[in-house]
Amino acid sequence: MPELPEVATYKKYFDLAATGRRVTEVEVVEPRVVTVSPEELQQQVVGQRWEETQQIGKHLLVKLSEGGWMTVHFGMTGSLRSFKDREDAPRFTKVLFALDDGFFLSFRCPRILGRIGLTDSLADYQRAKKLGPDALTVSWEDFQDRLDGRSALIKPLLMNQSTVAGLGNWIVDDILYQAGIHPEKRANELTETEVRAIFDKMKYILETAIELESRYEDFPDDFLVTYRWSKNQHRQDEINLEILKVGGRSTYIDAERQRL
DNA sequence: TCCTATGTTGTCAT
DNA sequence: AATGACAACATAGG
Repeated sequence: MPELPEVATYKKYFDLAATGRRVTEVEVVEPRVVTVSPEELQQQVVGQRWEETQQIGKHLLVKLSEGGWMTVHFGMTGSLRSFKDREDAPRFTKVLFALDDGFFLSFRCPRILGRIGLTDSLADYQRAKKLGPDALTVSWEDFQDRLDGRSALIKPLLMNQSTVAGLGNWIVDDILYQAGIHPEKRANELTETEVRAIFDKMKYILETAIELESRYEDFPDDFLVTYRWSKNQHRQDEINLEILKVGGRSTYIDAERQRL
């Protein structure tokens, strides 16, 4: 369930369950989730140690001991699972890694929209994927520059991974809800105060979600997403919830607080 | 059966 | 170049 905070949670999980181990076997169950041939993935990964992980937005990269990186993108429904016995491989396992500590790591991906691939360097990958700076670490000045002079609608602009990397549909909705800004407002019509509010809420939401390891049911009540998915769905009538389509995606707003 | 879904990428028109 | 509409990818679950 992969926007930036979920990927941060998977990164932590990967570091606990897999970083430092040597890969003894790679089984590609579903070739459509690998961007290289199954043979090339096996050739490049088997026998190597997973040395460290890095994250850029929604992308997880794993350093290989003999050079290069394995890249993981989770699509809409990808996830990782570590387990001890091969026969316990979870449903929807698309790539199965066997490790030298006897455990297995599954890349699960029911909808086959996730991808595992290879790259020589972080910079190469970032360039190839047209990723902007990571949303968690981008500076205020850089963020401001990237919105400057843009006439696009603010929601699709924030969703675009080349603006900043890591924001997805629910997070952008929550940023704009908490900042009190309509998703169809054009970026160049925002005041500096509004842009600053977007920046501050972006950091707050990402940090909070990471801290809570993306357990939506534990999110604070001032998060819109708790009305959308979680424990407070029954409280939907407490705000003026409206559902629109913006940039082709379902968009939740509080019509009182977010006006054009 | 129909609809929606936490994402990305390509085409096409403006 | 920038923008935005739309389809495609593929499948599960309500």
